[in-house]
Amino acid sequence: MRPLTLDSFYKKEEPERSGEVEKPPGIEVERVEGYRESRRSIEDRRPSNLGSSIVLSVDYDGAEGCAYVKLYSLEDSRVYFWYDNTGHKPYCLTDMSIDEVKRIPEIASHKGLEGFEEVKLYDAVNDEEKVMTKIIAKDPLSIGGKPSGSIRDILQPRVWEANIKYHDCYMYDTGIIPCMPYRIVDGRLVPVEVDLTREAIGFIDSLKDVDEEERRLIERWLKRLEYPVPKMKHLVLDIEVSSPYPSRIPDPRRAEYPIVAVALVDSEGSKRILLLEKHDKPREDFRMEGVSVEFYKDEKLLLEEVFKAIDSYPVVVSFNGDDFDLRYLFHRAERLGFQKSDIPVTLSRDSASVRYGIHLDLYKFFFNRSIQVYAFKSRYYENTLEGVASALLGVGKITIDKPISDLSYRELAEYCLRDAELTYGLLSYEGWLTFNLMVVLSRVTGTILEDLCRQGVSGWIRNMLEREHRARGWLIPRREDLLKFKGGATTKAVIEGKKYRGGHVIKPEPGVHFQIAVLDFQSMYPSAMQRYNLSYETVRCSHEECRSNIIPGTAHWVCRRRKGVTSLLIGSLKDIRVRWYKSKAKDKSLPQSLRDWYSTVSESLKVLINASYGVFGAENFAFYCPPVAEATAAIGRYAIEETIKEARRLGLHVIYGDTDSLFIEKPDPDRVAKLIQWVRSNLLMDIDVDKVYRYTVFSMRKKNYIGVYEDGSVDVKGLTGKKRNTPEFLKTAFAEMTKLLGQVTNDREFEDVKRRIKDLVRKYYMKLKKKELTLEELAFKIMLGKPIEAYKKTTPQHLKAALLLKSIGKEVDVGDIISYVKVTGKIGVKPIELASLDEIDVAKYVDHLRTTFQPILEALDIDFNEAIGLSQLDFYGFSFA
DNA sequence: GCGGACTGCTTACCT
DNA sequence: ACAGGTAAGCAGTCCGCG
Repeated sequence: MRPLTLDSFYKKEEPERSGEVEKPPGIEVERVEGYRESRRSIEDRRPSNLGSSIVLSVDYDGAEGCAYVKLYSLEDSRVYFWYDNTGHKPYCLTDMSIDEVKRIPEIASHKGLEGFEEVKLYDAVNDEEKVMTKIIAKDPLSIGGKPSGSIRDILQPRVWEANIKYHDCYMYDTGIIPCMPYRIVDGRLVPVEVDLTREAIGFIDSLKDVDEEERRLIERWLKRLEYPVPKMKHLVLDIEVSSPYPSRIPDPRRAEYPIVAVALVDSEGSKRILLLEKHDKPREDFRMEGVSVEFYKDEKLLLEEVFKAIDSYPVVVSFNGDDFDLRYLFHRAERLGFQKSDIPVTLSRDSASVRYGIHLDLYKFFFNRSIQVYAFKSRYYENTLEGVASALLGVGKITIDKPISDLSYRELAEYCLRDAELTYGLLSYEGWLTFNLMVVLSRVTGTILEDLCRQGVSGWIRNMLEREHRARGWLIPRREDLLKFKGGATTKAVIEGKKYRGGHVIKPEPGVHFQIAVLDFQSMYPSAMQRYNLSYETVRCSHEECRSNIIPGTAHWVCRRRKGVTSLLIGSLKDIRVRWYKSKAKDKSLPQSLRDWYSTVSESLKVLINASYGVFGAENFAFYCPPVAEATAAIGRYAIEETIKEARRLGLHVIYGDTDSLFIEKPDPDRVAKLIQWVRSNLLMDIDVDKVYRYTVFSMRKKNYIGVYEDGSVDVKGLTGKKRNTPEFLKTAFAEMTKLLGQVTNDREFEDVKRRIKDLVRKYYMKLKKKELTLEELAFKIMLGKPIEAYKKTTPQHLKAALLLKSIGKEVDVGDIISYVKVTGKIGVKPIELASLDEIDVAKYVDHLRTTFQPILEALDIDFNEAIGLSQLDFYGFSFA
């Protein structure tokens, strides 16, 4: 490997000691009382010396023509700015020589051109050094972003690294890491050295099996993650707008209606509610416990007060402020005649930022799929404040049954305040879990918080990889080159339309099986990437000699000469997660707050590690490379298939498996130990007993089973009876059944429980027949997955119900859960608001009762018709009732 | 022009 | 905009039927 450097801008500073090193990580650093700073000019915020401060953000200042850093001082809790004085400028690269570029007239005469420089970079795709020309510009827009005439457009297609946002480019080159401590010393921005504890150093030394390169990475991660998250002052903001149309959200771009209430809730315990006093509605005298209720006669004054607040906090938080609150505030202020310079909000196409601090929009972060699934374990699924808050905090919005303009001042105040409190709750609950998650992800991937809460995992991982490329002096590959050199997939997917074959699912052995051990591969895909050296530059590398190093089940090979950068990054993150953070989180000798921090780090790393495979198969990922994703999945299949073969050789009875798990019946401990050892030495992966079931119930369906633990608790996987769209009465019935199953400890007890299950099914059948159920219990609740107009091919039932709702004037939106029941008649469905019990289509519901229980009844050898007490004659439509 | 077989769409789940 | 694999229900279409 040729370590080439791109260090023309990188001026390394001697790190300084912070003097606050032995503090335990994850705990607040300090707390400053009495916070209500007066407004300060920009000049007051540009000190030439500043003590330890946290990098909040990096941005480009058009007027100054350079990058600047927003810093949060740990000494006085204020925000300060540091403007670049290293002379760093925006640039892109081309493979043309300087002379060649100079001969392009549009470049030579370009107004934004600053100059040229020759650089040597390592091209990882071709494993060779490349001489490139750096085209330096006066400002980021000259590189790209103008509708026409940008340097990158002129150089097309011979241009590299031209789509990187300038603030990212600046951070990559200077090595600035967001959310880490820096200080200003005589005008220079200097990182504060983070010292590791003796224990952490000991941990690194104890890593005997990792090479020097990974050891350095692990040290890097530890330094970023052992440094505490300082307590910062947060302001949560929520606004209400009076609109004459009840269920329609006012258009923030037009901002036609007055802002009648603003709630400001902060991390220092202050709660304010600012109300607009209407001339036709006298103010009410009321108190709210612990809340400052303020009336304003003039909307302009109210906004000024809000702007003052926005200006005085380092972190401003909203729920959907990008698209609504801040956007509305901005346009409303404009409409009321504010000067632009007096509005502390800047809007871009899909975000809103604030002048001095940073603005975090929790809506986007909570709606991020990875965060939803891995960090919050799918505990919420609706993308609304109501949905997320009631699931995570157990408190929902205040329900109002009239338009905002009809509320009394008190009702309005309570309603608005609640929203802000819920948002604050989401940010701070469980020891500031949400904010800490963001900080960890920000530090590891080098993404500023403002971007982090708005981007998806592919953006975060892109940032991490691009930064690593710059640090190593590597050329960042272009998507189209990656695709051209690496090509597409070589396996055929099971699902039509997918790009390559994924995980392998083993057909289950139907029936009841006692004593089941579930063996799981530990992080199968990340391990595959780590152990098999998978990375975009190593899979299908350019060396002839590596072509024989075939990845089983594919036509791909992997490099023997170089260590893959992705393999290394993911591998090191996986190793510190498992060997440090996970075990620290479980360490009972540590104080709870510290364990919480370790577990937050562990969960954050999990998000990144788990997503690292998927992104390579995602078309929008900057390093999109299907062979990498395909090779990962192929190694996974190879691993599980070989493990099953070995298990069988050892005489173990495998009854089911899915992607990275194996279900083994009546396992002999010695043989299991042998299998685990075999996997370790032959596949270089870890597998262990993840859980043990007293028994499992399988039908012939994959991804559907019940597992009963030794203590009687029950896992239900995939079955209709636990899906969230299934009517409540079916879920209740199913839950009753699983409770019965939890009591069974052996074969004999099954006979009794089978009888009771039959009774149970019959009970619910009779309830249906007699219509002893409410509409609410009968409702299917299905999410509207796209806007109504987007359903072009079919009209599914939940859409029919939604259309009926719309026809009675109810607003229906993407993401709404539509509750409907099945009724007799042509359309067949009605939203519960419009239906009545006597039109329920009982036969349809009996069908659902049947299919809900079918998989289990099948396994227990119970006949549904017999269970509900139908004779054969009844079944064929005769009845003697 | 009717009805069953089939395909494709949609949602929610598993790993 | 991280991936692929599976189940279930329904909508809509195809195709055979003299």
